[in-house]
Amino acid sequence: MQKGQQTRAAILDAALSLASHMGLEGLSIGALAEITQMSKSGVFAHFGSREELQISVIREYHARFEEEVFFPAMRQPRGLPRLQALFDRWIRRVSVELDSGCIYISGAVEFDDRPGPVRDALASMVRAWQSALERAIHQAIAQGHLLPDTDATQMLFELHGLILALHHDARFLRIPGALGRARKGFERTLSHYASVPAGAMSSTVTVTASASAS
Amino acid sequence: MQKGQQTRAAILDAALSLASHMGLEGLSIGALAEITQMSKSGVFAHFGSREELQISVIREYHARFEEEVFFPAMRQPRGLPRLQALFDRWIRRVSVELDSGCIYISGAVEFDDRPGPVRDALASMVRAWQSALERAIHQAIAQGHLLPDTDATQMLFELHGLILALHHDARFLRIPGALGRARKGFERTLSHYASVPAGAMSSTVTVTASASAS
DNA sequence: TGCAAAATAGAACGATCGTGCGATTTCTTG
DNA sequence: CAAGAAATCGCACGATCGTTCTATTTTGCA
Repeated sequence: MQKGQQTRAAILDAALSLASHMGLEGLSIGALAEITQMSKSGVFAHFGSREELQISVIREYHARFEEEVFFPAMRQPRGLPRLQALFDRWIRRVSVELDSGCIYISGAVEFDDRPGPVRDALASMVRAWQSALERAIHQAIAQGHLLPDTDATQMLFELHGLILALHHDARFLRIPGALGRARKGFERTLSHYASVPAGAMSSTVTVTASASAS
Repeated sequence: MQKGQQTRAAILDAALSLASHMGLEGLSIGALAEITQMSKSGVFAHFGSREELQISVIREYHARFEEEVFFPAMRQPRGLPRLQALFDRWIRRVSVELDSGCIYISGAVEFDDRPGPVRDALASMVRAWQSALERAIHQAIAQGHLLPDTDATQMLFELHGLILALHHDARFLRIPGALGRARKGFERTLSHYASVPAGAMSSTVTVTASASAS
């Protein structure tokens, strides 16, 4: 009842790294068994099916994403600081963390035409993250940091586009300047929706690189 | 010498539709043989390897993309009209044409971690398309339609992001308003880089839905 | 029309896939 | 320490994969 969860976690860890490289469809129980030095059936027993393994990977990725991006950013005060922290950590996660590509993005492409429980789980998590971002935008409006007539969904759409373009250019085309362009795009978007000029806010908005835990 | 090319084209046609649904990695010679009512070896003989089949699919997609997006837009006058036509047709291709998802986008995600000739071919075509867009932006600057200090690469990055967000929201999340948001994002981006207010140009910039051929 | 060449079919190969089942080892706990 | 439970293994299955080889059919041309 204890060793089980432990090896399950080890398998999941390997599965996450494998899925980030090969995609969720590239996950194979055989390869996973080889990595973890186990038998195929030993790996299999922990999940009951390949589909359940994929869903478990998605859930695990979601948990890590929350831990790394969402929760730390929530420690920033409501409004622009929090929004900027969310975006900043999101960018970092997509570009810098090379060993673990974004499963939200790759999964969205893999399963955009493939119905089923895997797609449902993935879509549910992506929607949760998007609505968290939209909430942050609405709070920034309420705080008076963004113009009152700001279309939050539209703004989210544009910010999401910057992340996707960053993922594409940095990961696929390997263009070095992509990270800077994503940040620049964020500032440009902000300057359009912000109720005060972008530069004037910078001192308030600045996000410290990484706050110590708890 | 004639029948061969003919069936090859038929196979390629089926392969393109299959790859747009299942991805380039989802292409299987067996499934292709079933669709085209041929034997596996009959299909195989036309390409010599699965990899060559994938590359052929990429090349065919590129040709169709040119035919449907690039060439028609090039008939518009240099500058903003042409740029808007390019983007407009690009948007249409990604969202409306449901039977044929964008292989550039799905392929970029599938092969961002997988070196080899397939990735090279894909990257080469994507780069060609991007540089064509960048050229159009530079021309718009030269024509005085965009501000002279416009960062063309940055603008392209942001426009590309809109396309990717559209692909994500429309295809994966099936959000209805995504197309409108992509267009709105385009206008907003334009209004930032344009040397005259966005609205004032609209009459000049308007692109007719589809011009008759040649 | 006949013949060479091109195109296609058929069968088999080794590999890998997910999965099921019975045996066996390893833990956990009284 | 022993017994019961949980975890893991070993093996086999049917299916599908890309690929190769040898026939057989179809096509284009003299």
